[in-house]
Amino acid sequence: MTSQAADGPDTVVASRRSKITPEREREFFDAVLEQIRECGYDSVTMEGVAATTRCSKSTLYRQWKTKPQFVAAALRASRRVRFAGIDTGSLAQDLRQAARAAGDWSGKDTRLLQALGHAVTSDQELAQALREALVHPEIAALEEMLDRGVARGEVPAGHPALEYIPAMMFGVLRVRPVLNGQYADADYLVRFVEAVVLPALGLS
Amino acid sequence: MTSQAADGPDTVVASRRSKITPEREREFFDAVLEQIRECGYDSVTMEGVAATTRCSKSTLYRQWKTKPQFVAAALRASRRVRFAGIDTGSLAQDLRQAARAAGDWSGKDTRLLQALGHAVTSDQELAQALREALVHPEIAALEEMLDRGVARGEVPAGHPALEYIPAMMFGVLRVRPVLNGQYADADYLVRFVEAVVLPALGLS
DNA sequence: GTGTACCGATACGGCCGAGTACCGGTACAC
DNA sequence: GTGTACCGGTACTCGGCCGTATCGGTACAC
Repeated sequence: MTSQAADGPDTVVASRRSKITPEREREFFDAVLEQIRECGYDSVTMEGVAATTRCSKSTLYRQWKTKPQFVAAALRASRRVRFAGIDTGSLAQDLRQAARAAGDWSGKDTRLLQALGHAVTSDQELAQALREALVHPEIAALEEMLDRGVARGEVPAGHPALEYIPAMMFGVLRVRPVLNGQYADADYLVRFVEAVVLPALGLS
Repeated sequence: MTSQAADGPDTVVASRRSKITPEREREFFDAVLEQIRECGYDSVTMEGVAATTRCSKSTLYRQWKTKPQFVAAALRASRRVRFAGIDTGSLAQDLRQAARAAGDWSGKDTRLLQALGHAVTSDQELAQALREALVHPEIAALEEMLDRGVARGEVPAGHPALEYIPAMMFGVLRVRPVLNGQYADADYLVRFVEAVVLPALGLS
């Protein structure tokens, strides 16, 4: 019965209730996240998103009940693991690569995190979505990296610095703009890894 | 001519143009900063501040032209150096004490920094005030601490970890809430110093 | 070809906050 | 004692956004 026949005109346009394609949805999400980065969460308006995506407010409100729910959905959909898949066989190399990768998306994600800074403390769903989207995946990837290093015997299990590595990486990334007005780039982070992280782990 | 005669009824009430005493002004400032911590910068209203301090909006607008200027003034006035004066003669001890001190004001200032997170990127005066009030003094104090340690020969001059210490301390402090939902307390920070900062400096 | 239901547009009600204007009370200045 | 100027209170204008309602067009379903 080929219930999902795909002989349609383009690709996946068969049987759906909403006429909003996943691509269109991503446009909405990208637009709202970009507006958040630029104007801050509170200043983002559904009208603004509707205008830049050339849809109508009604369309947005048909899919998502309120602005926080809409934003939370956008966050969840933007979930990507930036530096998963890094596995060079050496913890030091893994950390350097992670630092380099982090430097690349630093600007965008830091701005997003910054802009959502307070909204998160008052809306539980938003906080959850933010953590799922931007924080947890990276932390988990880092922890896996460290676990592998421990398993290989590069660092003794229970080394006191281990629990702080993720917080340090994230922390340095995030506060750089506040301290001297520029985002942390890859070079800065790699040098940080070499100057601090590796010595703290006894790796250099 | 005793132009500043102080034989008045209470204390310093002689010759001024505004009837707002410095104590009263501090009430305004405390109120607005507290509202920012609780509701975020955008949600703070002049009306709210006026209400909680039992003054009138007119009074606020007579002294400060706009809301951002008012907030910036409040920030500048709140400038205090939390861990200046720490000088134990040992860099390791200095850093431990700084960590402990930081843990104590962590909640309040982190919330403030968080709440102002984005407002700062769009208002230059606010950004400047925030940096003057909450960031620069602490960084400067930390750097003095490190300089003294170098001068005493505890750490070689130009040690690569030196430039990252302030960013690390600040960073860990600020991201703790995002990572696992609680503010960094003194214990957490002291253990961080011992597990990471001191080893990175070759001090333990 | 007819029906259905979603899309985009627009208009609307309601709320709220920034600043402003005005007004009576009052405390210090001289 | 008189003047002055600031304080607190209130009322007001203006603008902006949330969320809803309504309407014509249109694309897919059957």
